[in-house]
Amino acid sequence: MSTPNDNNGISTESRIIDAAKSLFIEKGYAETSMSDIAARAEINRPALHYYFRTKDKMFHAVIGDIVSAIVPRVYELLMQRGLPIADRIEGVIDAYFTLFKQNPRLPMFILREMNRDAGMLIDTITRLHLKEKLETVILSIENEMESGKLNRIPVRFLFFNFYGMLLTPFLAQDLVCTALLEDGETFDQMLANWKPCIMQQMLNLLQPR
Amino acid sequence: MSTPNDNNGISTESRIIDAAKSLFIEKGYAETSMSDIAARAEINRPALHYYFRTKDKMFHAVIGDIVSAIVPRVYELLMQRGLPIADRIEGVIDAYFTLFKQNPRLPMFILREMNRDAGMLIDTITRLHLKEKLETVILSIENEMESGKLNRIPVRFLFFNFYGMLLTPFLAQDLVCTALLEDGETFDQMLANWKPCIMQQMLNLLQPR
DNA sequence: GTCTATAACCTGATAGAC
DNA sequence: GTCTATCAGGTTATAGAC
Repeated sequence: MSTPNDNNGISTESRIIDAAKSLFIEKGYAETSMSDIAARAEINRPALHYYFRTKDKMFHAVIGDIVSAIVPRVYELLMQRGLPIADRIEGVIDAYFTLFKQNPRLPMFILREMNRDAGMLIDTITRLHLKEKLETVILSIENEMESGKLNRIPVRFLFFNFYGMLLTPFLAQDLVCTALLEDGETFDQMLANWKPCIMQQMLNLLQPR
Repeated sequence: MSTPNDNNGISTESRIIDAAKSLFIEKGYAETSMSDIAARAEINRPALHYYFRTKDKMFHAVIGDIVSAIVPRVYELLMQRGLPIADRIEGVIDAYFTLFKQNPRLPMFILREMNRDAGMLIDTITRLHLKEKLETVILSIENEMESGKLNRIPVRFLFFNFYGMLLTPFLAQDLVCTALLEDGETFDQMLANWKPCIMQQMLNLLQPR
């Protein structure tokens, strides 16, 4: 028993999603055409419309794929309550760095499409039933603040700090590589030096004095 | 003596640039059509092509307008060498906040178009002869680090920290307003609370211990 | 399930009248 | 300088044969 329409053991549908994902991430929704996707999936344009009737449905399939790969992973890493906060943060940074090194334009993609369609991210999270996981994380952090294990600071400011520092090098990657690296330094080497700086700043905010 | 082709005392050309600027910032290069610009400037599409022969030239006029309004201003604020570093940073934050409150989508616009056209920002800075100003700022900061007035830290990490914290609330403004504000809190009130957090983190990095 | 053919539309851009 | 008319090309999407 095999998946419908096999081609080298990979179903046509997942081949299309992979093609669409890489193109949307690379060029964005507006500058990716259904023809581009069909070409990369090695399929004809009308056949593409058979699988995903509109460009919009195609996009939502892709964004669902991405979000469901990130949110549960971050949830697990942050909720390992035995570990000290520094280790949990380091785990999350490592996970994001691994993901973004493989997909350098993923941060820009998510931001761009969030700005094109305001409800996009929240709608997707709701659709995939991941809202509860996020709320659990927030409550858990706030509990540790109440109990004095963490310093009190509004959670949204934690987010701004963390995601600001995490995403900025990737969002400005082209600029970084052409103008902000030291002689002979690679982007990955820079990231390795940047990581302890993120951790230091987060601990400044979180560790009780 | 009046500007050519007056219409309510505003030259057609500057009316076109204003229309194009607001549309590009709002929707981005790809999703803005020359028809959109012509409509907002209250002019016909062919007449628009008369003033700016291609969409690309239109875009470069707009981006030049924006960059030349930001870079010299930041330069002046940062180079007031009599002032302590905290006051200079506060001045820059205030200037950016004022600008971004008037144009909430400007940060997203610059990032998006930097990712569409890697050399865009550097080319514009070079074209407007603003490169020297930026290099002067960097050298000045590095000098204060050498002399021990500031803590030693790679300038690119200062950039990541500062622009990460400065831009993140605006880049995610829709998400912030729908999910991250406290009850009854406005975006501007949140920003006012966020500012001291930016300053604290910058001083953590810069002030010698 | 996948194709050919085509519809209906929008895009950036130009030529040429006024 | 600003218009009308028009072009060539690309877009999403559908109808219908196989």
